[in-house]
Amino acid sequence: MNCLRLTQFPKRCVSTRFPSLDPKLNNTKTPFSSPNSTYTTLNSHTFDTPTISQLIAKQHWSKLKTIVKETNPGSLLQHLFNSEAQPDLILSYFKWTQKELGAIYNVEQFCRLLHLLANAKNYNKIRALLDSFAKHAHYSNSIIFHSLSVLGSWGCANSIIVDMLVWAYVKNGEIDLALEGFDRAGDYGFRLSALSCNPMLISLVKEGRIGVVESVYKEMIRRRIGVNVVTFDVVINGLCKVGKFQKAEDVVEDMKAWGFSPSVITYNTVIDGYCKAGKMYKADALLKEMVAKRIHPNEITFNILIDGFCRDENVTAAKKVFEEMQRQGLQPNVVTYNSLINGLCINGKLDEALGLQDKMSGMGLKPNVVTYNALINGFCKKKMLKEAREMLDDIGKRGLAPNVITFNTLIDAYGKAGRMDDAFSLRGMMLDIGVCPNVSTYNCLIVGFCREGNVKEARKLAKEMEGNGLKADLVTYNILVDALCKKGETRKAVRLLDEMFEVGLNPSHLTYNALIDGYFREGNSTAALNVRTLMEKKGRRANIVTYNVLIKGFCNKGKLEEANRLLNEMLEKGLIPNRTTYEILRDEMMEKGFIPDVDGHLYNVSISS
DNA sequence: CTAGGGTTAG
Repeated sequence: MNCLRLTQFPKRCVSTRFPSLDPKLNNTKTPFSSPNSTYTTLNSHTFDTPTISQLIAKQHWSKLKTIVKETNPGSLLQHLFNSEAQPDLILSYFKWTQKELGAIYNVEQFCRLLHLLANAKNYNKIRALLDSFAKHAHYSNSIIFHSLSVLGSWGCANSIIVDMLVWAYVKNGEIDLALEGFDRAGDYGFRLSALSCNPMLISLVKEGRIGVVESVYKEMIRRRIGVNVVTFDVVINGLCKVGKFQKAEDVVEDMKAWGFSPSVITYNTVIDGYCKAGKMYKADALLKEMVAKRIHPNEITFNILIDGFCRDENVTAAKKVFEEMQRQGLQPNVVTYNSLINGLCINGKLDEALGLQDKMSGMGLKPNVVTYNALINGFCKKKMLKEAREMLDDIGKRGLAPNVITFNTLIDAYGKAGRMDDAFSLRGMMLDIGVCPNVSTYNCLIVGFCREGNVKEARKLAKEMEGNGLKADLVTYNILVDALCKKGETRKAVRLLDEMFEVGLNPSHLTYNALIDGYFREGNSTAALNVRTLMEKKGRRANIVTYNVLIKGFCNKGKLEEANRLLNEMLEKGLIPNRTTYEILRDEMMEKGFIPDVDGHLYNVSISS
């Protein structure tokens, strides 16, 4: 139950969180504050360094406490710096006073400690210190970089520190702070390494921020940061995930120019990209290419291909790949079976999928929650909700735990069946057993309400979701926009479009297409065309569905010349009309007494003649 | 350090 609320904390506010570059910060008299103590500064106090060092080394904290109480943590730290005590001991003291006395040090003291550790080559300690720093980030990058550069740099201490700082930000999910550090490192001339940049790239790819990946990559090359195979593979992966295959191939060329050969990982990455983009012929060509280059496909290569063929509705080909991998002496693993089982399920071959589940068990491979989720989805698609629901209980009996995807699949199925009560009781169940609903869970519920035309309830649910700290995503908006447009409330949908821009979401084809369709339904073709202009202005080029919606809109208005002009336009752009295009036009043409030809090029001829 | 499987719009 409370898991939802964990995400409710307000986003940290950068502008108020960081201390300013106040000159007072440099004053040793105000470097710390301790809520429970009333330390006074006694600069004249003299310390016996060897004794203090010993106390720290032997962890005699209580004795140390009495000494610190005579002065304050900051003065003593300063003293330790000046007396060139061992960096390790200063660090121990630093951490102890922070933890036990609530001491807060200024950025100069923090950086000086980092410097001492760097010069002692105590890199693990720096890493750990920065890791805990990144969790709270009390100082901005701006003042850290400034302090480090004021301290000067012996060797490459600053570069190493900054490298580890960026790494620490990434590790703690602070990608934007990491990026800012990356930029500043360039400004200050600190040299970063692949050890921090690669994890940063990996996180950016995971977040889908591929534009940023591209610019960071270019900058890494420009700054001559020691890139490695991982750098290239990660960038290639990011580009493939968003379908930028030409750019991905360019990076493959870059990698060769840097003396690295594409590996099985590189090939798998690109092959997967093509598979997910539905370009199996490309995937196939690359498979042949890698074999010709004596780069042996591994289990993952075959798993990728099996999944790809299944998505391409070519289960026969997928099965052939499954056989082929075994001929090559590679053992199918759980992922292999899951891919094939899922492929069979989404292609309606549930019985075969269940048979394969038995077979994998027979081979000593235990079905996992992914296997069950695929099968539950298979049952749901066949509207066998009872069986799907029973399989949820099965998961528990097998000693496995259903996860958020298990529940989302079932909730969606109930919603599509008009059984919103059952959908909500499943949400209750997941809360009871500690599975956190995510945005997709809400989307499934929201789409359920929309299906029965209850956009009001759907929007209430979206509000509730935001109250639980979950942000509406692109899918949420698309569901609502589409529902409003279909209800004839396109104006309201446009307001949601504005909201998307406000919250920084990039509307997809679906968003615009729904709006164009909505305006056409209301007979407002001018507004529909304005949406089209807007989408192109925002960098979304009309796709096949856009053209279908436009053509349908004009056909319904009886403006066949306009529809025909759009048809020619889509052909000129290399977009191939699909079945829907054909169906939209066929009705119109039949009405006008035209007999359609099966030839795809038919539509080049003038309809209105 | 990097590649593969399961849910939501259509």
